[in-house]
Amino acid sequence: MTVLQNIKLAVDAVVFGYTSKEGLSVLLIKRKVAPFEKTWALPGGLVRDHESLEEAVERELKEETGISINYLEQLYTFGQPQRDPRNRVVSVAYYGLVKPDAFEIKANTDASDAAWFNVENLPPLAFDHRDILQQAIKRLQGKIIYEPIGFELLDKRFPFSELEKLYQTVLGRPLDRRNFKKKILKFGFLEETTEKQQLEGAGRPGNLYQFNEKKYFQLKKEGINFEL
Amino acid sequence: MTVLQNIKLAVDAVVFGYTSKEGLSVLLIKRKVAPFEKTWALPGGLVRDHESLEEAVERELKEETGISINYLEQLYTFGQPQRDPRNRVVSVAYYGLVKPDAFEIKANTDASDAAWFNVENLPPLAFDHRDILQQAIKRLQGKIIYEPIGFELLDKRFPFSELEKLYQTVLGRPLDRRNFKKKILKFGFLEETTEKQQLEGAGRPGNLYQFNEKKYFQLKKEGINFEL
DNA sequence: GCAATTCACGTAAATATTACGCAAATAATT
DNA sequence: AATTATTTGCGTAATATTTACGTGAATTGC
Repeated sequence: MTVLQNIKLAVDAVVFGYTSKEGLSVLLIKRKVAPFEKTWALPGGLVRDHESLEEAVERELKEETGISINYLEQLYTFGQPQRDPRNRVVSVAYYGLVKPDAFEIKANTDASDAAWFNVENLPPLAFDHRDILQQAIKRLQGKIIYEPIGFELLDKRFPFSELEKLYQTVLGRPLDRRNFKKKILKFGFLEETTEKQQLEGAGRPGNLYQFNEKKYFQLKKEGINFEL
Repeated sequence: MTVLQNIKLAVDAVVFGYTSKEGLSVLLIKRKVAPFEKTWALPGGLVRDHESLEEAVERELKEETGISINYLEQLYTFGQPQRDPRNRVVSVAYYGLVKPDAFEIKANTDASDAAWFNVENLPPLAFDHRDILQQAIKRLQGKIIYEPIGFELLDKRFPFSELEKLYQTVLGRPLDRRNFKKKILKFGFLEETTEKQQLEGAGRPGNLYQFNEKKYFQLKKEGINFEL
């Protein structure tokens, strides 16, 4: 039995950025063509015949937003028959994380039709992109408590309180400063540097920390068990 | 820019069954056509234009194995360009769980070219189905410790030791009988019945337990937190 | 009846989590 | 230049959870 199939395959990307000022943000593009013309949407597009799904995501991100990603993971595949009003399009959604520098650059070059939006304050989105985004946020929340992906969202060196704020914003609940620090340090994938924080206001300046990749990957293999 | 796309979309299913005698098994079919003719493979096939991905999985399962599934969840989408030697085929993999009765039936009707294989003793598999299966097992292990999906693999009523054995087989490590029971019962989604276990050997017969769906779904909404 | 097996229930010790206290270092304020 | 507000660093006591294991009861097989 031969089946004539007329389904298009696309990828979409939910790219998260974070700064302590602006909180958790997501990269969106404004659509130029129908359907949903001039509506904000997740970056993405059709997969080419000879590229992998990851290559497709990275290519589309570069084309549409110019951003370079340092963490990318498959989220879920959205395949409801009516999610695109024209044809059947099944989309493999990915989520990615970028460091603040990439974030800042994009926020300044306002030329393009790509922009960051705080996840608490989103515009109407095309297609089922709202669902995809919601699911990505849930996944991020789930992931961050058992794998320290938070580091992919912070600068190379950061004061401990930055990490704490990040966790609080992503999880949407307060954490005890002292217990959080103890718990995280216990794992041993963080190194204290001798460098001190550049202050932006009052308060005792804290030491900067950095991620010890070697220990992290070792722990990841053994299986980390967070719980915050 | 129009892209002419020539990618086929398929679904594959990793269906797990469990009995305390046989352990954790997986449902496979023997391929009738090239490539990988006469090789064992996961049930699956191309998605039709107007059906959802879940409908496609359920249809293929019915067609190829006659089995009815009571738990189905998307696993991952496998999209490497060369995974099918003929054309580009991207496959959305699902994993499912079936109760022992379905399992038994299939194990007896040896007529078809579908069969159960213990996960410890698998034949060579077609395409990248070995990878898919490995990933499904990992997912099952991850899932079972923070959501009691084990119930989808057991009879309606079961002695407590059955649940314990199931967890030990899936996780591949021993669990303390008494602590396991305390931990599970604490959640309150299990009900003790007055019925006693039918013995198959020596030993004091245990009470049968059953799953309290209402409490389970309530807990699921609140967010369960296992850890065994 | 006696050994072997499995179930039921319990408890002590070790670990982990939670909820805070307080001094030190800095900026802002008076 | 003293005082206040803010934030870091380092604790510790109380509570909760996990882990390890003991003992008696109910059954089958010999």
